[in-house]
Amino acid sequence: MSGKKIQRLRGFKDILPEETEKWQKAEEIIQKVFHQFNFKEIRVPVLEQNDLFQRSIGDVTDIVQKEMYSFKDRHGDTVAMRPEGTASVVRAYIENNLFYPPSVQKLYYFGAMFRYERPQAGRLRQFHQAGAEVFGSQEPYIDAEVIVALYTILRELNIENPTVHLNSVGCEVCRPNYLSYLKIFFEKNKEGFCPLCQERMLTNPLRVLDCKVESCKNLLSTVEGTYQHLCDNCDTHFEEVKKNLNLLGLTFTLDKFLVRGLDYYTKTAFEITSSSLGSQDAIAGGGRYDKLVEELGGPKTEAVGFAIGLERLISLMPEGRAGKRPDVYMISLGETAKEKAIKLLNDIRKEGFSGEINYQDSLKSSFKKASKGNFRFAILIGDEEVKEGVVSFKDLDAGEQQRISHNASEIIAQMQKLTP
RNA sequence: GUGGGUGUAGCUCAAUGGUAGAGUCCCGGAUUGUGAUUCCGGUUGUUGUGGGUUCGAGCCCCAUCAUCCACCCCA
Repeated sequence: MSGKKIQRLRGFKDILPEETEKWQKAEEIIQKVFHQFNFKEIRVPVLEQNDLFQRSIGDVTDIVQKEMYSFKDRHGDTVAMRPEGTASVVRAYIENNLFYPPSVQKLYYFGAMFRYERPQAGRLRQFHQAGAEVFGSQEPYIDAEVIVALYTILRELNIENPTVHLNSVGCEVCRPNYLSYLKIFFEKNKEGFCPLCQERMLTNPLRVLDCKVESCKNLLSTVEGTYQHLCDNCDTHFEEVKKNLNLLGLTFTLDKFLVRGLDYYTKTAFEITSSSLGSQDAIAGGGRYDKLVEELGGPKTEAVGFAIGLERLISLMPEGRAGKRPDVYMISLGETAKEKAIKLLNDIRKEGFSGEINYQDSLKSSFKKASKGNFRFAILIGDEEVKEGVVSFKDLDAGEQQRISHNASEIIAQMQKLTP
């Protein structure tokens, strides 16, 4: 080895074979559940025009202001690596006229997202999300259905104690009302808040609501939440969502201060957390965004969606997919035996069986590798076998060994006989 | 972006400022062609990197990089 080692970028991770079993299981279950709810997969690019995210996520949010990987490409266009999935899916929905013919569109996606943040437990610069979006319905039932789909995924993956937090953040009618209510409250109680909160009252009043300082929390216990200041329209919608969730047997906790960090949310907002995660405790989050499609140049289209953080999800999974067991471990001793073994393995693989060959270790260590590798059968070819035109065929589970003819069909028949 | 902890063998970790070690893993062997356990033997390091202090630095100091934890924000 010479030369300087190149290491991966900060906040970026290699996902090694040991962990990919969990990833594969997560992906399998997620796809299965999405299909149960009649979602179709969409795949969108990782790179988009910078403007897309500014206009959708909001240009005063932290994500856009300080966390985006955005740069000028060789042509001089300002582009950005997506920090989340919804914006791209909405763009694709509009650009490909998926709103025609008019009907409900249910889409899901998987993908890597990028945010230039300081890495921490459960927080990376490249991370992965699985997300779902439903376009073209303002039915409260759809909000509930989407939450149930999300919850189903977590349940099927045996995630420990997930908690569903629910709120409604209102629309462009009720939000200003709520903000002026907050403003009055803050003015009355300004002195009791921490310096940071006093700052936030001016810059981002909603952020004051989830301050962790004790004195602030005490003061806030008497503040009313967003869902207590909804207009009639939003209020009935919220009531219906709750009713439907109860109907579907999903328990949730109302979180009057749940505010999501992206500007496009309206009405329903939800989040799923787990106490086993540490400081970054959200596994998934989402909500309704009835204005976004219009704002990005599409027809008036209401929508709901969510995204699951796959790294966080996977860290909570008790187990991965049971790896498929490899079938045959070929062991050969000597040159002629090696040639026979290579050809035999090739024939066996052609028939759809999996296998590995070892022609350089000692016999003992070869068998050791066969059992460590969880192989079902071992086939040994040495001088004796070559001479007699056979192979030694061993059932590694039973520990029984026999000599059988060295042609592939014989061996395959033997394997099929022993494999249920 | 701010604050704190940690970087020693592939992995998990030792080493009052005085010759860098153990376990594990891997490889070989224990009547020469068989998986476990046990036993014997063997390999492995620019102590993250670069400076500085010192007769002497894995250990002290500075810088840098990485990593972990928290703030912030969010998946």
